[in-house]
Amino acid sequence: MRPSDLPQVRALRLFESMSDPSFAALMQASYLQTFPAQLDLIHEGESADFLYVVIEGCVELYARSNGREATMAMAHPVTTFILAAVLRDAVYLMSARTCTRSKLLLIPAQNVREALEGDDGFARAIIQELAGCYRGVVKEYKSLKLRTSVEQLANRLLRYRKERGDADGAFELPYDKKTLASLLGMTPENLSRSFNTLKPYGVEVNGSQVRLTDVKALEILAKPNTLIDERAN
Amino acid sequence: MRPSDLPQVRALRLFESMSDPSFAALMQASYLQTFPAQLDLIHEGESADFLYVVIEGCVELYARSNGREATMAMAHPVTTFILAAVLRDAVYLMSARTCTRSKLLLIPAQNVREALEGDDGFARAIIQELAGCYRGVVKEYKSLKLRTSVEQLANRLLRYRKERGDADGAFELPYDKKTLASLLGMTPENLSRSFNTLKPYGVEVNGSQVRLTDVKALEILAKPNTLIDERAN
DNA sequence: CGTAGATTTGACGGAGTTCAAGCCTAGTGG
DNA sequence: CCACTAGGCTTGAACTCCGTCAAATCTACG
Repeated sequence: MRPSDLPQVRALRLFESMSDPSFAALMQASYLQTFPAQLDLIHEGESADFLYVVIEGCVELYARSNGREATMAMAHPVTTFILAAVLRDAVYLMSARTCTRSKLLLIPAQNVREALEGDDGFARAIIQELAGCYRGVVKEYKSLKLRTSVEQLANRLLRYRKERGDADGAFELPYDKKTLASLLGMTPENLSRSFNTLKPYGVEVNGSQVRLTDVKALEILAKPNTLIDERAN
Repeated sequence: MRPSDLPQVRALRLFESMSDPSFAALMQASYLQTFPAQLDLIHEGESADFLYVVIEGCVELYARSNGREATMAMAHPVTTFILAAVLRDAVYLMSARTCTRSKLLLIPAQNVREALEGDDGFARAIIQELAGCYRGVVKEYKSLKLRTSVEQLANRLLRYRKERGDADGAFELPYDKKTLASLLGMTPENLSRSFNTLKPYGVEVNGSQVRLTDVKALEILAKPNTLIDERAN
């Protein structure tokens, strides 16, 4: 990989407390590669050969069973994915494909595990990262179990507005509606109907542009919950 | 806590690679206590003061939002629960109550974090434990997103039969049906109807006694999936 | 301007919830 | 030993939500 890409990787919370030699050794064995959109990266059931880090672009994590497919999560810069499989030397539980053209760092799983043995700072950083991922899934799981589709969509819109809304509070949907639907656990048709349901609550949709004109009303419907919707914690 | 209880705690994978002094210090500060059934232990949103270990009995982890309540998981001997909150020094994402009279070990969160700093063996054991918990939730999440209620129940029954079925393959449901329903993400009424739906597939239910007389047929319906239903991985 | 793909809409059916009533069982008290 | 009652479980009916299929519409891009 190119030396010019190292600093941004080094700055990741996961790597910042790592010793210089460990980091150098790890990067020595890694690949930084750009993939086109819609490319299958890994499949559930395969053994975990690499730890992935999203440097640029966006990766969809999805799974199949009982003849169905569902989006499990979206990985954005700068995060890792499938860390747990690598640490346990197990098979992937999810598949992954790029959404857009994406720059990814591939770190051989064996090297990650070796670095873990030799570098206690890295081990502690891994614990924090893992615990954070764990809590992330628990939140998704809670949301799915405790909210209706419309509530999930409403909360998701409120979150997007907070994270990336402009001065007016308008924002663009980060994925196409088909993907958003799958992420929220519904069909594209149902997502479309859910947007309609939310129209009386000040949700204006135009293609991928969204504007919330009555956040108060939407919040009453959505009942946002710190223990589900906050990125921190 | 009583010295006679130490060995079984020490034998936990989480603690076995810990140094003797670290373990002694940790236990020194801990409490081993027996709680009656249906007792609330912790509430979501509270700061994580203790790491819990189920020594005997059974603990239900549940969550509330949008005016609803759902069972998230059941903790059995011998497992920890709410480890991630303790490690991140964050608030609990789930509440917990005992199902039956239960013997629990309470380890002060601060001591866990200190032990982590000083004991690398413990840090590595934590990584494995956390990664395992993480993969556990992902499996639950997949199951909920990819399966219908009936399929979930069918797979759950197949799992119980494998785990605790007697010579005939008969077994007892581990929780009352209301709890089982909530765990599977459905109402008690719907669980009852799902059992009826499964009758033609050889599922005989008598109170809490279950016998599967046609595992092949049930498997065709359930489509069990190694990447969801296997305890290992 | 035309086409492919994405999105929306309509119609329908199936799955799941709610509410209400009935049943069954275990523990209680006579 | 036998009612009796409370709670858990089941059943029925009505309704809502959501998925499926098919068709219409929209949109981006060549």
